[in-house]
Amino acid sequence: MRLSSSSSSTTGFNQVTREGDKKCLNSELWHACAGPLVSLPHVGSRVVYFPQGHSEQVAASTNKEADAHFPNYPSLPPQLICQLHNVTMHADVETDEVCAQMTLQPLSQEDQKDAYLVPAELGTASKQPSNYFCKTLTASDTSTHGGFSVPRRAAEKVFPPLDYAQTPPAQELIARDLHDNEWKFRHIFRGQPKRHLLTTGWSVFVSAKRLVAGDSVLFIWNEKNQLLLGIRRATRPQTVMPSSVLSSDSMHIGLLAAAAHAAATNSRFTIFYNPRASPSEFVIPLVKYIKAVYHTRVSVGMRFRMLFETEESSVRRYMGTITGISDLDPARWPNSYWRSVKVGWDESTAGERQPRVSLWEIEPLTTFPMYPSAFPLRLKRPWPSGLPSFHGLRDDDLSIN
Amino acid sequence: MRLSSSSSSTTGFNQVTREGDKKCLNSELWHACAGPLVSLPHVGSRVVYFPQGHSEQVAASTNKEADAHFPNYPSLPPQLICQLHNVTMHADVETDEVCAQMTLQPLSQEDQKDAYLVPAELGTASKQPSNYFCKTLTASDTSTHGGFSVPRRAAEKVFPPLDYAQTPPAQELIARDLHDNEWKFRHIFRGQPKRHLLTTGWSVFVSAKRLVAGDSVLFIWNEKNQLLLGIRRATRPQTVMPSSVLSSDSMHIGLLAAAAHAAATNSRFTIFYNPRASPSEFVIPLVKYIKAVYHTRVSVGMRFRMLFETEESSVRRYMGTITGISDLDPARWPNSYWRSVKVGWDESTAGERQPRVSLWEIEPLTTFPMYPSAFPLRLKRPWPSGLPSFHGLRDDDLSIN
DNA sequence: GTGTCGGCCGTCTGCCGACAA
DNA sequence: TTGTCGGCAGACGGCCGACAC
Repeated sequence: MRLSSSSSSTTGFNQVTREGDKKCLNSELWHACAGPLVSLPHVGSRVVYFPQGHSEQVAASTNKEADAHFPNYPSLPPQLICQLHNVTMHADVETDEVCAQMTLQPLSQEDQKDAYLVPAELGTASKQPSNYFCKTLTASDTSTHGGFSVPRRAAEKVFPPLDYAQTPPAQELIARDLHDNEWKFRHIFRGQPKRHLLTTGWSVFVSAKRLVAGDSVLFIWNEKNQLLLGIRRATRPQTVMPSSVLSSDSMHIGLLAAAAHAAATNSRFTIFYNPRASPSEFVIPLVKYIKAVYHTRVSVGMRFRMLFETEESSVRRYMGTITGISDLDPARWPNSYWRSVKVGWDESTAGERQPRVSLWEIEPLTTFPMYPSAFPLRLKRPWPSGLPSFHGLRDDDLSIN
Repeated sequence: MRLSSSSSSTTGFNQVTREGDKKCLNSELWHACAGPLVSLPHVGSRVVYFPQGHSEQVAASTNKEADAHFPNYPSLPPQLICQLHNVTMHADVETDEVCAQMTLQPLSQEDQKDAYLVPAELGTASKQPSNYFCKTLTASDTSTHGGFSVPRRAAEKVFPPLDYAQTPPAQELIARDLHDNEWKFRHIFRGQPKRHLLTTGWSVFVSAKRLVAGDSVLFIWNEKNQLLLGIRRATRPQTVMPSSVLSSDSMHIGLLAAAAHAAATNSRFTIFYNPRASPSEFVIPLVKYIKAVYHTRVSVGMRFRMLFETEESSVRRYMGTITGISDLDPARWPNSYWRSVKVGWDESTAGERQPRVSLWEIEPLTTFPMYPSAFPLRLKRPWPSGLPSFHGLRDDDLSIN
């Protein structure tokens, strides 16, 4: 993935706004392309970084698992509490694939203790824009034979109104993509029965973005009365090719060494998060982590729900049962909360869903009130006792609000 | 750069031939695309690896210099003598850009001493194929309006002979690219004056490879009477975009950590060499290194020649004068031979050529016989004495043949 | 010897409503 | 409501020699 323009996050406090040489990606469009489940932590907030999850993303991007022969980084714990200094949204110049660049600074030992005492920094879920639609392209949409058939409700909700006095009603639409490129389309309402179509300009867009049937386009009509245009490619299997800049082994080592060095010196480091390549978010708000790990009771046999994205870019819940709680990789990452929950899924199509999830990804179903709680329910981990409960912090030190 | 097919080197001894799931890239075509100055060390031979040069390649690929805040790797010397276990040629699936993957194993201390005693492993220069031609594409060649105008001598030398009894003489050519894809062209000899043209099939090739005026194509007619077809894109400025898999800092750290770990444990590691992205080769035959460093007398003021590639894929010599000998980066890479020679170039177009080169890249002009020499001339480095002369080896231990 | 052009023909692009799912 | 098709007109692709540098 090669990056073009970039922007700072436009959400959150303590935001670092950078202007000048770099163009700003439209945050709304970025989130729409990333999908409804992707949320970025706020700039200035505290987050938990999982090198293990980062390693999984690199493995997915290089098609190669981390090797067992790697050097050890004893100074690198399985989760690292960090200050999030900067978030920059990017989009691949070739494919429009979105990713986020984050600058993290591991907290010092003293600050880690304080981390549990500060007012909760609530992460807001990525709010999808209201005036938008997303359509999966048909064979006719991508064929050179014709244009793009706009679903009626979508056109009426998202596009500016046509003058229905004209025959046929038509207008020119100008939409901008993630790179702020302008695309012009002729929008016309014709045919028998009547339908909305994009004709002139559509095929140029399809061939420029190399869209094929099965890919999706999304149009947003924002508050500034601008039309935004994004794409989301179908997940085609086996499209990932190894990069030739660095061997995958060196990449894995680099990710670990960079995090370990930053942790040892409390200095900043930079990571890329690829929402549509990574199996899970590996930088999550500290508050979300604490809530899930220390204030939620889970146990084997417990039922839970979890959100997934649908084909139509909306969300639905799948249900399952917790079948176990244990380290995903006891040898390399002991005492890690990353994907520590083994689960079984209710539906038979469960083959597509992970057999292991992290605590903060699921919604346990319980008859008790879950939170806020005056008596926080503590997770009993199945690990041998005597381990430092949380990087040397005693359980009693932990509190929220 | 994303890799597709690959092959083991077809030159050199101790060659590991891998067959089955991986297709073999044609070595002849790979070298033709890489250019006349690129040579790969033999599998099984001993080489010198320069992490500093590797770092330069990564910097060129990520558009970012190595950061000074990196952790130190005291176990990583500026040059590492390695056994070369494997060489695999690759080509980018999107752009056809060539690169080579090498598996290196640092020698143990004992083996390092032996390294200077073994019979010389002479590296052979990359021999360009004899029956080939390379043409830079004109506006007419890449226009949709017509086909490809084949230079007359090239067509007569490289293409199979036409039957000139026909009117006009024509034939179908089938050429294979680096990925072993087949391309068919109609080759015809017509017009007034008569000329060789590729018509039907040419435009498909141009658009598939996304060739533009200024790019080059090369045709090879090999010993097996096969027609091979490669491309070499014009060096367009600012085409390098940062990857989003890993931050450039992490990549730099990864390269250093991987090499340091391999050096400390005498285990294998893997690197990618991108001939057309990297400023210089950073894995060179040990013999070439020893010859240049220990058996060549250079001094400030000395005249030298150095090979460069021309537009037409051939080589020419440029002349210059040595203006200094010193460490390129005394802080991070003290006592490194990497680009230790400061030079001035004779011609005014010297702005394009590096101000620093390595000893083994240049041909010092001297009135003495240079080598072989019964009395090896030793380089007097301007560094403070007392440093280990060569990883703890005494000068007298060194010998060639 | 070869890069670019005008001429010319054929194919494909692309806009239209019909029709059916 | 919308995916695909046949019909049709015009644009562009693509093969040719002319011509000039």
